[in-house]
Amino acid sequence: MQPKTLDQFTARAGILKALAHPSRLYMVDQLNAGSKCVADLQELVGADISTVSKHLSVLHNAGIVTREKCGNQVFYSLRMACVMGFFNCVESVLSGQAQRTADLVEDLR
Amino acid sequence: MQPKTLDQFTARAGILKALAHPSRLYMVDQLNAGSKCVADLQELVGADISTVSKHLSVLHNAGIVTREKCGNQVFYSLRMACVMGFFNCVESVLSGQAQRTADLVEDLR
DNA sequence: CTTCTATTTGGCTATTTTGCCAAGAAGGCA
DNA sequence: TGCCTTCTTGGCAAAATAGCCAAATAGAAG
Repeated sequence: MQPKTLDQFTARAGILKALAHPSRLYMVDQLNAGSKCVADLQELVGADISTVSKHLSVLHNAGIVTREKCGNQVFYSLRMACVMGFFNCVESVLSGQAQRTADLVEDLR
Repeated sequence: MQPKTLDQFTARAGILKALAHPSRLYMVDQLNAGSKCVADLQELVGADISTVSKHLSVLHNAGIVTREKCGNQVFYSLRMACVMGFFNCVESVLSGQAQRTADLVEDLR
């Protein structure tokens, strides 16, 4: 792989890596409905608030969410709504898996 | 997060995690042009063939690629072409990052 | 059967990621 | 000022990931 190509795919992988965690994916999903502060997301996710904060940093560093300070709380919102379009494809991959599993069960009978 | 919701987002994250690696992303990109055997991909990626094989297993386990044996070689192909649609969004996130960096440079002047 | 080729698997270490707790930082309010 | 709330950061231990080498497996070919 050429160094330039490697850089390109490393950058792309970085975005995917930032999304590739159940809690982070869930937060993105929830943020799609509107911006939320850290405490809101903490309650939704159910992890320690420091853990949630770190997950949000990961999303923020990747450029997926925006941070906005308001008083002594911080509101996060989804910068790239197109990220939600990801899910359609993910679902089709998952349904493909389900189909294969069903086929396998069929074959066993 | 409800157990059922957790399962759902864990499954989704699994797909993204399988894609979230430069070499794997590159292999998916190359497989989009047609199926290739392990040695082909090994040459493209430039890593040890055992490493490439393991990457392919990850993609296969996630349901992203198909395996087909032909003689003593194994051809992999892209099962879910919609995965390529991912890249459009990823690119827009990346260009968003570039824009912000440009804005930052602008602000500094 | 032996050998060669193509691929996968086991084993190992180095690196990264995750998530909790404790401590720090920053803003509101008495 | 002191105190409370909200969030971030540091530190640490457990778990997962990555990539190499060596060994095993499976076909093809002699």
